[in-house]
Amino acid sequence: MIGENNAVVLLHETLNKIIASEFENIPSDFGADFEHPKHENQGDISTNAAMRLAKILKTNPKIIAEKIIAALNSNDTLKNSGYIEKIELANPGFINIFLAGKFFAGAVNDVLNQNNNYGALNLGNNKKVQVEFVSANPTGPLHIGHGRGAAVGDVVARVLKFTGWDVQREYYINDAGLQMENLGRSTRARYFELLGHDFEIPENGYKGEYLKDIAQEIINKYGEKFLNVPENESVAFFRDYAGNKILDGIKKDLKEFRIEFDKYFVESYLHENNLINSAMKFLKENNYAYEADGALWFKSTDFDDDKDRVLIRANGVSTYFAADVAYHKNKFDRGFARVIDVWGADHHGYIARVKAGIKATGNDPEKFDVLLIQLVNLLRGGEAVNMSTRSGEFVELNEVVNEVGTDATRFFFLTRRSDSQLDFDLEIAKEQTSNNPVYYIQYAYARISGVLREFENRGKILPDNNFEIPAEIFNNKDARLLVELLTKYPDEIKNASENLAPHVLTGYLINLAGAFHAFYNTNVILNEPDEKISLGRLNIIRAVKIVIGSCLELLGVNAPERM
RNA sequence: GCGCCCGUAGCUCAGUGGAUAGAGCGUUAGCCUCCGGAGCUGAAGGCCGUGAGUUCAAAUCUCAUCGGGCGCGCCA
Repeated sequence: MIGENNAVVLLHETLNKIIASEFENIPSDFGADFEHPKHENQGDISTNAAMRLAKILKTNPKIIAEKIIAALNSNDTLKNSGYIEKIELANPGFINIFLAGKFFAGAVNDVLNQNNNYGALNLGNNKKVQVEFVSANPTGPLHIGHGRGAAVGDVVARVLKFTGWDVQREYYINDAGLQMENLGRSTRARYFELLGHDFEIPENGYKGEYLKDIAQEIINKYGEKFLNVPENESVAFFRDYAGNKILDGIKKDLKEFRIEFDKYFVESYLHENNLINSAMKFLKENNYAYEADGALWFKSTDFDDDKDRVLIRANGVSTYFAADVAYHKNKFDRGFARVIDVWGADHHGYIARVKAGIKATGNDPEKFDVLLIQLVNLLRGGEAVNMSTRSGEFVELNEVVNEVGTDATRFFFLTRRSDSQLDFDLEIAKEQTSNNPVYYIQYAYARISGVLREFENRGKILPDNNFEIPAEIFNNKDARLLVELLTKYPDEIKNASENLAPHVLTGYLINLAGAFHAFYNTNVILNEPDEKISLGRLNIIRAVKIVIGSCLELLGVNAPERM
């Protein structure tokens, strides 16, 4: 919620009112865009409304701008606020608004009063949204690729919650497929190996060392009793034992990575409750599926897909895709107004057919978003870390977390758009210098905390949230810039939420921390002789602390009082 | 061949039609009698892959083209 004495909102509303009353024949959905100009001589807020209106009204934009400016200048609400210093017209029709120190002082009061709610928005109207992420099959430990998806999914969920959505986090497990079957056979092979018998790991089996540990555990618990059981009879046991064990490990790794799910959804649920069959039946009845070559095909070409897709193979076994059609139908049946899937980027070819499936089963594909997560290139001091897929030995998420910590790992995973590749340098992530943005930001937070501690050590009492900050403080450009960034926080949240883009927040934090450090270097706080100036600056850094803390919380990164 | 993503400073990348395209790293010149120097300030560095088009306005939209990645299975 943006504070009522926020000049941005005041201006926005007033300007739109003026446009509505001064000009005719304007589309009802016309709303002026505001932005923070890059250059000091362009004011603090500017709008291109006159240029956009020029097109509609077929009039010179400068004439329109002059009319708007005159109306703004004579507006009583704006005059009484004392927030506006002056309004200028710039070519070819920009309206540049210069704000007074009083505005910035008021903005700081807003942050302090709203505290942890500052920046929270109601974009979702408490509608239900599901974020499904990670969803790695429990056939092996999570690798760093999963970790990036985990961080992105988790932060998207946090941001959606902060912007008024009712969020559910879900992890989907394909426990019914061939992969799990392979896991069972691979574990059984290791069991035989450890007991000194002939063994053969299946062609598409899992060769990782972790299965030896699990096989050893089985030997310790159950001895040699499975040596004489035929493979087809014992594979289910090995599959379930290994799968559960690995899933426990995944949950443990996720917990250490500060990620918890509301629900683990298993594919077998779809089979047991006949949901796949009923979805297939629905498609057939509506003429969206047909039989050919002994298989059942989905007519996805009717829904903008490249080609039709097999749902049930000639051998009678349903495909992964058939389960996904039923699964996504089930998601919407569960009442989600919106469904978000986080996938590895190599699955992008799959989007069109899942959307087709959603549409064919009677739901709106517009309510479905896929976030694609690109590769992570792991580096150490600039050199690529060998990640050969030869034996499935990706670097495990857990190894990275153990080496550089959860905070740095999460933060680095979130510094780039999720659909572009990411270079992750372990040495930089471990560094405790300004080279490392995590420490740079955490240091700003700890530094503010340190100043506040020192203030109290001197036996002083914190100023009230509504303490009137002397406007002259904002004659300093570092102070202006810092508070201007605070006023942008709700916009950044909105941007991150609407575009499902966590990297917006990491970028914002780096800027905010930088602006704070610059401010700190040029503005003496505790040792400032003028008491009111000192307290005013103190309240500014208290507000900065709130926003850094809030944003770090959204990223799931710790905000330390001391370092 | 068809489809999707990406080409922006030496490197890694921001930039959802606006003014003089930004940040970090790297290079380089400076700032500690002072609240946390784990910090700050400055400089150098760009035909935004290329060519057309739409627009008052294009890194951003359209088309073409060249480079890089990925996907196109009765696999998951």
